[in-house]
Amino acid sequence: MSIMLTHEVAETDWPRRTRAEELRMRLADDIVRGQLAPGAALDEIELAKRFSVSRTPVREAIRMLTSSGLVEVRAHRAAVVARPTHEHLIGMFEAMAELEALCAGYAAKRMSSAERHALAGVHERLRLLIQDGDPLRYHEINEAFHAVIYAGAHNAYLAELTLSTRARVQPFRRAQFRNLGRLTKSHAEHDRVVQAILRGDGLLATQNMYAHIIKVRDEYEHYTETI
Amino acid sequence: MSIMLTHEVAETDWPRRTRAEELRMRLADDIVRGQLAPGAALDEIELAKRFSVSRTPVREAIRMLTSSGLVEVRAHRAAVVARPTHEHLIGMFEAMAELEALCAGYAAKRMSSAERHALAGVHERLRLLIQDGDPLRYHEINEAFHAVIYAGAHNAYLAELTLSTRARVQPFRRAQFRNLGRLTKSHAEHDRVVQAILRGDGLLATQNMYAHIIKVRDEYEHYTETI
DNA sequence: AGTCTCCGAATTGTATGCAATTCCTCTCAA
DNA sequence: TTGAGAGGAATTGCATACAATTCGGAGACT
Repeated sequence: MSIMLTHEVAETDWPRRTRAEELRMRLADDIVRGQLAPGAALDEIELAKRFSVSRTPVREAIRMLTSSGLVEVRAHRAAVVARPTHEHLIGMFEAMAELEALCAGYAAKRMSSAERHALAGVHERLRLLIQDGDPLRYHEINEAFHAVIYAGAHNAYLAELTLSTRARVQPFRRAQFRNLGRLTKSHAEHDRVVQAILRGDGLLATQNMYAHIIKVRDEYEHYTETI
Repeated sequence: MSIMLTHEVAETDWPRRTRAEELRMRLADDIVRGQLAPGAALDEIELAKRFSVSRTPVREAIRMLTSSGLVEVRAHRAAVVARPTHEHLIGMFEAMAELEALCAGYAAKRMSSAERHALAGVHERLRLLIQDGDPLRYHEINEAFHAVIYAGAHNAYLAELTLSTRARVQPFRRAQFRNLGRLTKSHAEHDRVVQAILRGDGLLATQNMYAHIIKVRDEYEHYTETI
């Protein structure tokens, strides 16, 4: 169900090369999935014990996560899972909306017919999943839906930026998985995006995707207000 | 003259906390400035000797640079300065154009009058620098010009993305520093951006900045063709 | 001559010990 | 009771030794 942080993650299920690399993925996954909450301290000794390795690969994994923004380190203090301010988070949502919108716009103009077909397929799968009332499963395929659009933009760097932004925001979107009513609305928004992309209307795809992500942000804001 | 990779770099000239952190900045700077060419291998032992430290902080510095994309690592092989394919680079320029354009658009709508004043000031400084015929100096202030716009967008995350994209592309823009004629054209393009921002015209600022960065990309493409 | 294989040197990955810094607690004074 | 300060325990930063893997070349074979 987790977001794939890098395309490397796709080449899973063969023995991981180095312990540091394995730890990096494990920690990133735990953060994105919420197992490690924002603000949580990453105790090197504890992690080393938990994964039966020395502190060296633990430290290297933590260092690798710093540049991606999931973890913050201060000298001589424990690294902590990043906890952006509310203001910063709003900015991240805003940037995500812009990036996703860009991807949708490019996708509308650049997708091959095979890619458009695949997009329609995932979109249809999501429609069927609404009935099941399994938000986690819906979320899983939803990530795939967006990933198809990133790929369709035919700009690997832009796709990477968008995906990593999505991952960084992910820990703050837990609330949505509870809200069943959101699924139907989400699918309707997707539909407007898909129609525009299939029609090759870049501007409309951009606008519709922007509107969709802004709704996602509003969900977050609404949720935090109720606390 | 180098791009500032993170806001932390600004708090320079007090003793660096850890050796790993110092090395990270030093290596990032060397890569962005071109001292370390794309494809160059980062030999841990050699770097350790050169900076009079053990391999441990060298490795940590390298690991920190991987996630930011400046360095690529493969297990049991020397880390190398990232050397994106031509296709990938084009994508990065395209993304940079979009990001810079977004920043300009937000800046037009959000900058305080003090910020607009500062922008006009840097712009004027650049105009005066054209006469001097010192491309490196012009480049330095040019970075400041763009940084003012990032800050004016009032979105720290977006600013971060844009800056780091600019840094990653930087090693492939050396050629421009030679071209004196480019300075005048660059300033004219800047002028259209500045006018739009000062007028508060977000759409026009976006378009003008996009056009400006595309020119930068064209410079790169033209240069690579002449090889 | 060309190619394949194997072995040793060189390089990276990990573990461990010590140094440097933080933080936690206890004491003492206002 | 509260605050400041000192000292020790705990944690992070770094150096070094060793393990695992890769790379290059010598030699054999076709």
